[in-house]
Amino acid sequence: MSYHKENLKERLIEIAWEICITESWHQINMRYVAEKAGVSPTAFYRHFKNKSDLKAELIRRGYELINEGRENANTFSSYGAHYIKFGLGYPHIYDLMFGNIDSDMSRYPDLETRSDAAFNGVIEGLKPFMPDAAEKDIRIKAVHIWASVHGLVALLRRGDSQDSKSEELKWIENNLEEYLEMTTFS
Amino acid sequence: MSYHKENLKERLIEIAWEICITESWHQINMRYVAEKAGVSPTAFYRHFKNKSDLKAELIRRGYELINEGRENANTFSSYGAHYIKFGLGYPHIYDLMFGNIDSDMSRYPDLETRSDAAFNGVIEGLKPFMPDAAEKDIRIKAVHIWASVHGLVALLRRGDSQDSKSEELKWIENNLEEYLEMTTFS
DNA sequence: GGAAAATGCTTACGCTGTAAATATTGATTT
DNA sequence: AAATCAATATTTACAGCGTAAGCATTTTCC
Repeated sequence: MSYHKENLKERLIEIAWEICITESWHQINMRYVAEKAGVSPTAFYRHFKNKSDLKAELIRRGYELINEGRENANTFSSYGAHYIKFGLGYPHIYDLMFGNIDSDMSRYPDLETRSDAAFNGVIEGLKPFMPDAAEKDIRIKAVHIWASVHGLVALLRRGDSQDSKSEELKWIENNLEEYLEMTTFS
Repeated sequence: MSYHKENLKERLIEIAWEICITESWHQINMRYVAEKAGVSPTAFYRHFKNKSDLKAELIRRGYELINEGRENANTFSSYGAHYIKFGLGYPHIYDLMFGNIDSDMSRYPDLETRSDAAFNGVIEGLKPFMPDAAEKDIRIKAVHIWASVHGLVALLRRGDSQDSKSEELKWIENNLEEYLEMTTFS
């Protein structure tokens, strides 16, 4: 067992990410992460200024996943569906990205840039469908779609946490693209 | 200064509520609440089992406010607008109600009941507009409206935390009812 | 008026984030 | 190759927080 770990920073991010797949950020503690990495409780602080720094890294990863999804989507609805699936598949990462904006996150301006980029992806994706519309109307439509998608994630997750999910939520979850076309492209 | 405080429980809830108007739940600590109430740090525990119990009380209050808004709304859009204004006016309470569903909240089943009641309010409000529609379609529409409203709150709040808010977000915020009719009743 | 219940206070503990000092290793220079 | 310096890890320690336990005071009820 070596004293120096190779690429401990990446390892810590990876471990935190994995924990966040099943548990929420607030239940993560540095000692547990350190233990999983096989290092002392404070080795972490050689690579991160503080816990928020680690959170910022997870958020960056989240945006990368979403952006990949957009690049691979060949229809607008499939981008939306991918987005929703991300929210359902990585709910705790999603919370970090779009949930309560902790005030300490304002120290990472690049995160906001990434968020804006994702939103602009919606606008660009919309344009082919609204070739004659004014910029403002496109942007308002984009707001609506964005809002619907995020709200739907919240609803589907709420359903998950209950024992029974309503029929229409089940249907929506299994037919995301259809639902998106029904509602947002009406 | 009396040893016994009259109605300390209500006082603690009130103090926590007021703190949550400007600060998020996670920055609240019991010692500070106790100090504001002029009691010892642990007097709290004579009235609440734990911190989550206090959170549950705040959430109940939140639902009461929302329900009042629904009772006073005379159009469907005005209910939606009220809902959104609640989210913007009490963002941290809103987070407790609709944000990351902390697992410890599952111990308060009445909260879920209240949430369901609010959702049913949407369905009932919708029915007059869709007299001939099937129940399932009404419910899917309700999901969409609910999702849009919650997502919009998230977007408007995000705008607030940035220094500049886009033109269309400003317009939407100032014309909530119009926006709702444009988007969800199309 | 005395006992019991309710409510308050004091003390204390364990968990967590993280600062500070120290040790070890790897890289660079001589 | 030896010496030095930077990077990285460890140990120790502390402060903030939730809250349990035990004791003190007040209120309630017979």
